[in-house]
Amino acid sequence: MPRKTSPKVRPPASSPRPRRKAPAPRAEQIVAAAFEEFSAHGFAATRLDDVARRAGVAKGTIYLHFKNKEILFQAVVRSLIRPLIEEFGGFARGSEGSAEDLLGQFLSRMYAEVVRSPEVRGILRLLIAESRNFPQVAEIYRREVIEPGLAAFRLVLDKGCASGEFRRTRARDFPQILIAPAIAAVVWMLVVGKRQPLDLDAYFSAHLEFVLRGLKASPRSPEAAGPRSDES
Amino acid sequence: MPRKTSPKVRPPASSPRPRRKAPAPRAEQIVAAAFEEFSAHGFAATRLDDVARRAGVAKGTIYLHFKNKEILFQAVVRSLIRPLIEEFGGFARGSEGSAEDLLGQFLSRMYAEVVRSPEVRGILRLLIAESRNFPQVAEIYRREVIEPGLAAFRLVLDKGCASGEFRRTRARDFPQILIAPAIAAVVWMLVVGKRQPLDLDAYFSAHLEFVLRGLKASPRSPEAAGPRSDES
Amino acid sequence: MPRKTSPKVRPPASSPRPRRKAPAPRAEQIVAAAFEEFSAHGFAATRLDDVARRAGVAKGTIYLHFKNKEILFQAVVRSLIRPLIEEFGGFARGSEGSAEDLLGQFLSRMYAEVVRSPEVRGILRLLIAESRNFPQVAEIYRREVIEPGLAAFRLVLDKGCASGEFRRTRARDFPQILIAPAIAAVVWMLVVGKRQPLDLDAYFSAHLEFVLRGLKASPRSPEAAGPRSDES
Amino acid sequence: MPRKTSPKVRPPASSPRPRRKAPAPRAEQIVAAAFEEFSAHGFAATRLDDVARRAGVAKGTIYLHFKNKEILFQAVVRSLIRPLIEEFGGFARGSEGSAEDLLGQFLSRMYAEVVRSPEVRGILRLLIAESRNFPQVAEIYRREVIEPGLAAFRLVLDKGCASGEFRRTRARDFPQILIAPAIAAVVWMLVVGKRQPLDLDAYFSAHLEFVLRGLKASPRSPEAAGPRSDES
DNA sequence: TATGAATGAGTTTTCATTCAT
DNA sequence: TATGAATGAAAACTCATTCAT
Repeated sequence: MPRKTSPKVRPPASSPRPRRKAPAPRAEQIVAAAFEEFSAHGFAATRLDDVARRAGVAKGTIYLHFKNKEILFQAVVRSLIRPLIEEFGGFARGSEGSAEDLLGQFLSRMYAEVVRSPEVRGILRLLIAESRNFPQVAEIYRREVIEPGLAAFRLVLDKGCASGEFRRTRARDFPQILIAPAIAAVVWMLVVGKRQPLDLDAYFSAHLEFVLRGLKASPRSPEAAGPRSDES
Repeated sequence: MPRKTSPKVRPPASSPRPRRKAPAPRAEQIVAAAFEEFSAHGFAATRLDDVARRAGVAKGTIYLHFKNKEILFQAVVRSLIRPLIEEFGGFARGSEGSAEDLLGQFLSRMYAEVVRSPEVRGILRLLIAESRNFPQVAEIYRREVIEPGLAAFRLVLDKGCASGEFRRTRARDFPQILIAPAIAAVVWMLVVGKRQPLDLDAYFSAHLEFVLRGLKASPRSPEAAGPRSDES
Repeated sequence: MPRKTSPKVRPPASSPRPRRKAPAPRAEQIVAAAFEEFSAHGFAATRLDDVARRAGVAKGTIYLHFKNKEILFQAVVRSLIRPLIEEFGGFARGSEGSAEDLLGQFLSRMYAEVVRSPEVRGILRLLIAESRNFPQVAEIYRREVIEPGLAAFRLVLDKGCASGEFRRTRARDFPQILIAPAIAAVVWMLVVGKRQPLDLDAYFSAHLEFVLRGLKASPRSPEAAGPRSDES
Repeated sequence: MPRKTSPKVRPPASSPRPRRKAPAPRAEQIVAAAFEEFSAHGFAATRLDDVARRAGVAKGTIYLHFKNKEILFQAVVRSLIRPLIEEFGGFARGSEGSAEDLLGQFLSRMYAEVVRSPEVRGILRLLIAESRNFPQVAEIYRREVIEPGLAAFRLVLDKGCASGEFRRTRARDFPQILIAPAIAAVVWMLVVGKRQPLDLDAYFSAHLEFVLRGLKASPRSPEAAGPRSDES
């Protein structure tokens, strides 16, 4: 629960400073509104007029905080990538438990924080749609989210192999393959989700089952997980 | 252009024009050019000026063939969906061989015709980017490509289960899960492929290995593939 | 009467070509209208809306011919500099007559073509006002108009000195000094001409008288103009 | 306390502020900054934002001292005209010396205070550029600077004619003609001075020589023009 | 007085669409 | 059919001016 600490913890309120830090509250409103619009219509089809209206500010105010539409767009994507960075960039910590448990946790969080989050799906839509027009943004995403995430996932796989829980597979080199069903779910929801919703609980469970079945060493051949390759 | 000039198109021979019906050759040029532009920049950011230039026609000419930009867009997407429909909608035929072979063929064609095709990746980008703005188009795609494709894939799975090659898994209800790595590969290529290309041969092989490992019944426990479900 | 030829003179109309050459007639309209506006209000205060209205075209039409306001401005100044270039760049020809005659002709034409021309005064206002913002334009003007003009004027002075008509003065190095009254007249007209018009005939005559008096060698001492310089 | 020295000077003594009247020090900063900007970019292209930054005050502060941009502009021009008024409006005093000396002084001061002063050149640029948009300002300038200046200059000419130093010329009616080279020098510096600087010492000397040669009467006083008389 | 964030009317610029040829 | 200049509505962007603090 990486939520902000409970609101009651704030100082007694006797303090004469009504808003203490408030890191550019207007800019945040604008970014939030812009995200809605961008993710609904894409970069080019979004009107800053609408962004302003949604943010409850005048059109000119946007330009007070962001040089132009493109800079605003980048600010939006960056601000939304940040939680993902924290989520997956720092996954290494939960090293307790069996590899299977870890893998389940990883995927479970992936569904909770990515697949089930309309916001994150929106970012992904933007990234896919605009990566050609904004390669810098795609590059940030790759470096800050994808690579750390894949590395963390690879760690889990290696741990499982080392402990004998998992057998070695080529998928170790392409962890994407094990995560792919989550990506596919996002794509599905983005493209046809409105018409044909996905039962995410069942889908997740099928995903997990399949991944584990593909990974787990056969109980009867414990030696399979040893240095000997069980791949022909 | 992997269009197959249908052999039945015998020209009337009386007419000096070899092309019989030739649905507006100019229109096809325009659609081809429009696809390039749309898939590079998205719907809103595409200028008909550029489409016209690329097609080698005047701007006004576009309007002789397409009522407006939106109609042109739909024509583009439809024209590009057609090969996919033929590819996956009618996959049922190749029913020869073991289920494993069929599955391999299916995935193999998926990589050849979808993942490796810049054009098809372009359509997918468009679908993901514009599905909110053009739900009709997404719906056509769903009905004509996705559903038939999934149905065909399900057939293969069922055949494998029936023959005892595969065991029953929850993935039967979500064939997406088995295809997902191909989808994920497309997304990868769209977003970060320029910076970090994917070794598609190795990826495909890992994908196939993983799917088969997850599906195949253990040779030692033939009963696993029986009517009895080994999944709770 | 350099007016457009009387409307009745138009060809018999039997010719099937209504407008033959018409070198971008719209662009010329626009440049003409833009000149009016720019010279009345300066670059920044001119609205392209007004230019369009004055030219009788739609606002977008301007952008069909000129990339943006700045390019239009440069086109305006260049198009208006051209007649000046022809006028003063090629002054060398009128080499007939005494140096005094030539000088009189030069100045006379300067008044007729520059001082008395509201258009040219307008250009000068623009050049002075905007030379800091558009140094390229000022540079063209310097190279194509000022330098050739000064060179031509210097030729006249040298001819007069060689023939003994004029004596050598330091003004030979600064022909500007002899032309200056015309420049000052333009400035006068630009700044206070509305309130206090200048009697240009009398002014010109005083200018000419003064220049000749300053230049002409004393009739009694013809040797003064000889090879012996009385200027240090 | 027999007598109170000048009644207005006595400071309240209670206030520790030494500056007596100090007409809004902030306003002066603003006017100074505004002059820089106006003279660099003209009225319309000047941003009050830049003026404020240059003056080291907040944008709103400008409005505490000047109703709006136009009023500020007029304040700028007026404040800069004042020194000119004092300079040329009151030139009559220096009536000592020969007319030639006076004329030399006049021109010399003109070069020192006008031609060589970037600030004054800046005002002239503004006057020329904006006189159409701000006729009141041009009118003030005409009344307060030009007319008194010309009158003073005329006085010198008349004095020279009366004493027999100068002969009468038509230039008496257009003293502008004799001052014109200084005006032309300013224009030169404004338009092409960056690319092609003017040797002001030599230019001034040529100017003075030419004016004197045109003015001085010499038939009867051969000694007037140096050792040898080349004037008839 | 002083501040500077916010405003919104006013401009520039773009581009889908039309239409005379 | 084909052209491409012209259009004008719509969008991005600017900046003088205001106002709560």
